[in-house]
Amino acid sequence: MALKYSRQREAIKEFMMTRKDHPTADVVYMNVRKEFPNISLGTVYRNLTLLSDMGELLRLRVGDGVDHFDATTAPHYHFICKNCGAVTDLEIPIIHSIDTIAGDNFNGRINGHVTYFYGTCEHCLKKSSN
Amino acid sequence: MALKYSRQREAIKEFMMTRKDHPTADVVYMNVRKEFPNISLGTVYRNLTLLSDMGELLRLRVGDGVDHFDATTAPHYHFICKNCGAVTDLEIPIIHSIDTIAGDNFNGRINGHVTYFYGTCEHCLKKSSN
DNA sequence: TTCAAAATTAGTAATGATTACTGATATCAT
DNA sequence: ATGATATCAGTAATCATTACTAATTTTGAA
Repeated sequence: MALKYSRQREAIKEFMMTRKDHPTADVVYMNVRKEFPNISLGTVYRNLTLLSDMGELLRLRVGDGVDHFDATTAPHYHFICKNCGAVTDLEIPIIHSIDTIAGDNFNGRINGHVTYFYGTCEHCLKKSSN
Repeated sequence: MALKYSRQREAIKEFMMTRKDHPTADVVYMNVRKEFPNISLGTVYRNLTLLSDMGELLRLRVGDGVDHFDATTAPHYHFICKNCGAVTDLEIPIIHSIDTIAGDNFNGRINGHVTYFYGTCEHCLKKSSN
C-alpha cells in the first residue's frame, strides 16, 4: 500500500475540480484553509505535486514565475492575458501537425509541444475601451 | 542621457552573441568572470534584464525553473530535451495561422504565442541506443 | 476492536533563483 | 576638469518551492 487516503488531499482535489481558472498553490491554500484552518502550505504543495505526478492535475508554467494547476488533464491550449495575468482554456483541438513541421531538418525526436497564447482577455479589452 | 556605456554590459552582450545554447544567468556569470573576475551576479542579472527589456535579448522560461537568455531576437521556436534539458533553436518559420485558429470562439484578442517543443535531442538519442 | 507499520500531516527550516539596497566607482555632457 | 547620474560590487532581502521532523492518521491484519 503506497498511497493512503487523506482528507486534505481530497479537499484539494475537490477544490481543484470546482475551478476553471488554473489557481496557484497559494490560492488553493487560501481556499482549502476554510475547511482545514491549519493545513500547511507545504501540504498543499506536496499534494499538488503528487497529483500532478499521478496525472490527475496539470502543472502549468505560464511564464509569470508561479506555477498554476489545472484539473482538466486532457491536452488543451491556454491563453494568458498580458494585462491581468488570467489563464484561460482554449477550445481548439491540439494541432499535432506542427510537431511534424518542427521535426523537419531536426535530428532529435519531437514528442509534443506546449503552446501558450498571449494577448488581452475579454475583460481587459472592455476596461481599456472606456 | 538615460543609458550609459558599461564594459560589463558590453562583455555580457558579446558573450551572449557567441552562444547559441541559451545560457542561464549563472552560466553568463561564470564566463564573464574570466574577463571581469569580480563582476557580481547581480550585475549580470540586472544587465540581462535590461537587455531583454530593450529587446536585445529574449528571456526564455522553458519550464525548468531557471531563466534562459537568447541573443537571437527574431521570433523563432525552441526545442527542449526532456532528458538533458538542452535548449536548441528550430529552423521553422513562425506559424501565424495558429493564432487565428486559437481565436475561434474566443472573445479576447490574441497577439501571438510561445511554443516549446519537447522530446529527446540528437545527442541523448545516440546515448540511449547503446 | 485493537495494534502496529507506514503514509501523511503541521510547522518550520532550508534552498535556489532573482531582485533590491547601498556606498563606491565609472561615464559623459558641459 | 568637474559635477550629475548611471552603473557597479557586495550583500541582504524576497519569493516560490522543497526538505526535514516529530506528531497524527490511515489501514490491513491479529
